[in-house]
Amino acid sequence: MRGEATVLHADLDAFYASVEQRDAPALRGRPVIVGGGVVLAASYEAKARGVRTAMGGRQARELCPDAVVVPPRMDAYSAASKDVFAIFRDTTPLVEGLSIDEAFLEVGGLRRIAGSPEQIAARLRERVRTEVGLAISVGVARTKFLAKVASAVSKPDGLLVVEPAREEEFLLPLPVERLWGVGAVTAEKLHRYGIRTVGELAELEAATAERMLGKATGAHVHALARLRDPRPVDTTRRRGSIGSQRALGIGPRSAEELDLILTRIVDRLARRLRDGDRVCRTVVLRLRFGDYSKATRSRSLRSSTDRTAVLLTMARALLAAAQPEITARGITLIGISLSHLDRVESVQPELPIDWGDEARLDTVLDTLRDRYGAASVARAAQLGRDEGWSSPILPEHE
DNA sequence: TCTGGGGTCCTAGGACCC
DNA sequence: TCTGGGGTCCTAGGACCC
Repeated sequence: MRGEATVLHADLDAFYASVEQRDAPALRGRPVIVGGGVVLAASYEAKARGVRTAMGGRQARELCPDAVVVPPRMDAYSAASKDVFAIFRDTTPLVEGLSIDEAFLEVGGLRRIAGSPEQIAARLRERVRTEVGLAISVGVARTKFLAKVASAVSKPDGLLVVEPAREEEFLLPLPVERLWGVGAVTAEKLHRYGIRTVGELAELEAATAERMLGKATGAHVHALARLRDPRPVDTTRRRGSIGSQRALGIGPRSAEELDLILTRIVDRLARRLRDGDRVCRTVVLRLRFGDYSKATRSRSLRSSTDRTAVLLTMARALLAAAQPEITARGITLIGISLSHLDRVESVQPELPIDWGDEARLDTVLDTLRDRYGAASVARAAQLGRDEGWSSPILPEHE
C-alpha cells in the first residue's frame, strides 16, 4: 500500500510580476519584466514571448520590446508572501516554507473537519485569489517531490492531484530536468548516456546512477525517479545562513568604495540577525572577479556573535586578504553570508557564579556584553533567571 | 546566456584529537 | 621510531533551487 495523497505543494505564479500587476492595474494583460540587468521575474505575457527568469535584460527586451520593465520592490513581495503564508498556516499547522513564494502543506489529518486534500487545495487557491489577489498553483500527491512536480505541471493557475495509483504514468514520461536536483550540469551528464526521461533513469541500477553523477546526487535523483521520497513535511526547519550581495558594474573600484559597500552589507545583515534573535559563527566573503569567475573566503569564530563591529572586523580582514587578487583581476560582485546561525537562547549556563553575588556577577556580565553585545546578554540572562539557572550565561562552545 | 539576489546541500583536503 | 583508523571542524568550491 502506498498511502494517500495528502501533501500539498503551493507555488505562487510568476510571483514578483504578479504582485506588480496586482498593484498597478495598467500592467494587467501586458508583458511585465521585474529587474533591469537581469530578469528577476516575468509575467506570463512576457514568458509567452520567450522571456525567462535569469535572462539578461538586453536579450529580454529584444524578445519583447513592448514589455514594461519595473524595478523590484522587495518590501511589497515580502508583505504579499506574509499574507499568503498566513493563509497557509490557517489551513494547517503543518507548513514547511521553501522560499518566498512556495511551501509544502500536510493536510492528511484534516479530512473530517476540512474535507479531502483536493477540496482543501481548491479552497486554498480561492482564498489566496480573493484575499491577497494572486494566482497560486497547487500540486497534491503522496510525497513532497511529486506534489512539487504536480504544481509545476499544473501552472499557470492550476490544481493537479496525482493519485497514488497513477504516479508512474504521471512521472516516468517527464524529462529528467523535472527532477528536483537535476540542473543543467546533471541533465547534460545524463543526456551523454542517452538518458532523457525519468523512466529511463528509473530503469538503471542505483549504483549505475551513482557512478554517472556522484554518490549523493546519483542516489538522490535515482530514488526520486523510482518514486521514493520519504521526507515528511518538516515544520521545524530554520534558516542556516543569511546573506546579502551587490553586483558591481565593470570598472575599477577603490578600496574605500569597496569598504563602504561592505560596511552597508554587514550592517544590514547584522540587523537582520538581531531582529531574528539569531547569532552566527561564520562570515563568508563572496567575490566575483572581472572575468565573472567566483571565489569565497571565510572565517569562523569560536563562539557566536550578533555584533556589527565583530562581523565588520572579520569581513574587512577577509576583504583585505583578497585585495591583491581584486586589484589584479577586477571585481564585479561583493557579498557576505553569515552562516552557522544559532538562536540566541542556545547559550548555556557554565560559570559557577551565584546570581546573588552581585559584584562578581557584574564583572562577568560586563565581559560578556563586550563580547556578545548588551542585547544578547540581557536576553540570555533573563532566560537564565526564568529557567532558574544557578549561574549566568556563557555560550555553549566557549 | 554577457550575467540578480536570496538560499540549500554536497565534496574534499588538511588539521587535530583520540 | 614507526605506524592504524575514526571522527569532527574548518575552508573552498560547486551544483542546484526560486
